[in-house]
Amino acid sequence: MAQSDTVDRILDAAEELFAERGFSETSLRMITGKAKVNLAAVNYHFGSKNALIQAVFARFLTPFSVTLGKSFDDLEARNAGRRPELQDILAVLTESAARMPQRSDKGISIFMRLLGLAYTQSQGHLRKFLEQEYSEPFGRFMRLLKEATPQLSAVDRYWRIQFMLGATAFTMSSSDALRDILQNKLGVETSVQEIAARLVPFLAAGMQAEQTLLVPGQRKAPVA
Amino acid sequence: MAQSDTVDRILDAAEELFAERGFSETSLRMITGKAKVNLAAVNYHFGSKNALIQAVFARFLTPFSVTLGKSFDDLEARNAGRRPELQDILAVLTESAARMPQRSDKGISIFMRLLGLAYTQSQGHLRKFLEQEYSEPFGRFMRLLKEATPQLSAVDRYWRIQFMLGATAFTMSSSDALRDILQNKLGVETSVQEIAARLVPFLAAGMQAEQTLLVPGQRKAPVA
DNA sequence: GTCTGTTTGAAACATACGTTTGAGATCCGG
DNA sequence: CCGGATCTCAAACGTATGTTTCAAACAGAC
Repeated sequence: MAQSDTVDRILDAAEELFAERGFSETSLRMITGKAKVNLAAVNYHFGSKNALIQAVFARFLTPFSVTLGKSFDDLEARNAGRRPELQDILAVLTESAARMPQRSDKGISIFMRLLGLAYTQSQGHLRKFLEQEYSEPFGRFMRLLKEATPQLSAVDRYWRIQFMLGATAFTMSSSDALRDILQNKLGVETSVQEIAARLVPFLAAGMQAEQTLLVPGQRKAPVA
Repeated sequence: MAQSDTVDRILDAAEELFAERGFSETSLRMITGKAKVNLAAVNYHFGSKNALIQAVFARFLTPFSVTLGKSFDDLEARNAGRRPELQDILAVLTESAARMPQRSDKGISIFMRLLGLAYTQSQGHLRKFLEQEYSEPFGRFMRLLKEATPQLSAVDRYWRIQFMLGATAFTMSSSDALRDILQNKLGVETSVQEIAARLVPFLAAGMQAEQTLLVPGQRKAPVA
């Protein structure tokens, strides 16, 4: 083995186990066992379990944000001043994901699951880390989204972005689907891209639904 | 105190703590501490922590599924043979939630968060429990959904239901949103209903988006 | 009041966790 | 071939967890 591949073996095992079981349900002993590495290696190389979690994200997210930045450049160059269509903005995300150099055939599905977990589990510390560390592409995406949906109120747009994120993260994170994907090892990329292809029209249509009408005082009477 | 209210105190505390912190991040000592109850009481009354979790769900979900059944009856009576509109089917869910007898002012928001967690955390055992225990209203909802979207292929419908579930569960399980909701103590119920009111048009529009066109061989070339 | 079944209480149990330790192995430039 | 830095290893540490134990308190029936 070239250099210390212990670090990568730990990251590979951690990534997979975190995706399968969640963060706090995955112990360092499971990780080091799967990675065939000594238990102390995690604390030696990463410092703590939390730092390991962040490293797992950084390994994927840092190159991805570079790729995403280029894709945004392309999009804006293509449209040359005109505001981009919503569908195109969403497609940029899936295309960037597809463009990413894949580390394994599991590909991006594992990572989507992790992103979803980061937003539901882990009482905020990981979420804060991600939003601080990758605020640049995140903010750029938000700005594009705002330009593409000028008819929406800020509140509606905020919530609908939440809905989009939820549909995406949850679908990708469905452990059953993940298991299916992992089982038929071939055609994994196309499966994920197929899901993405189905997801984009759904999200775009939801995003462009008519502005929500709130009836303030509406309250149902209790059942007799 | 009338009879053994220990059980209810445990359930109340557990419900709130689970919603705030997740299941495995909440210890029995936190629960019994908040409930001002002896530690052993949980194992005495419920048997195990997992059984406690299921009891928390059952306390809410059992009456809810009754209410939901009535709401479905109403819907079908109202439409008298004609197939119900998609928006109406989705609205039945939120209306049933609003109709529920509220146990406290926190109301249904806590429970929505729990449902979201049940589908993202807890490696399947809770999800299986819920789907088995409440398969009747679940199946009825699916059947109505199928009738309301005859234009969709089975595959598209399957995925879009996943998307809807994801958007809902994720949004409801977002802990920051919950904190915001809990912070402004007044108007909690309306807040959750407001989210639901914004969610329904989004979901309905996404569900009724044009059938997905799959271009089979499409594959992006890697970046140079 | 006394007895019987139910519920509570403080303490202990066994286990699993993240982390630390210190000695040994391994590597690589000199 | 040596010597200092880097890395691995088995073992232990301290703490937290879910669960169990068993005696004490309590309840209602007779």
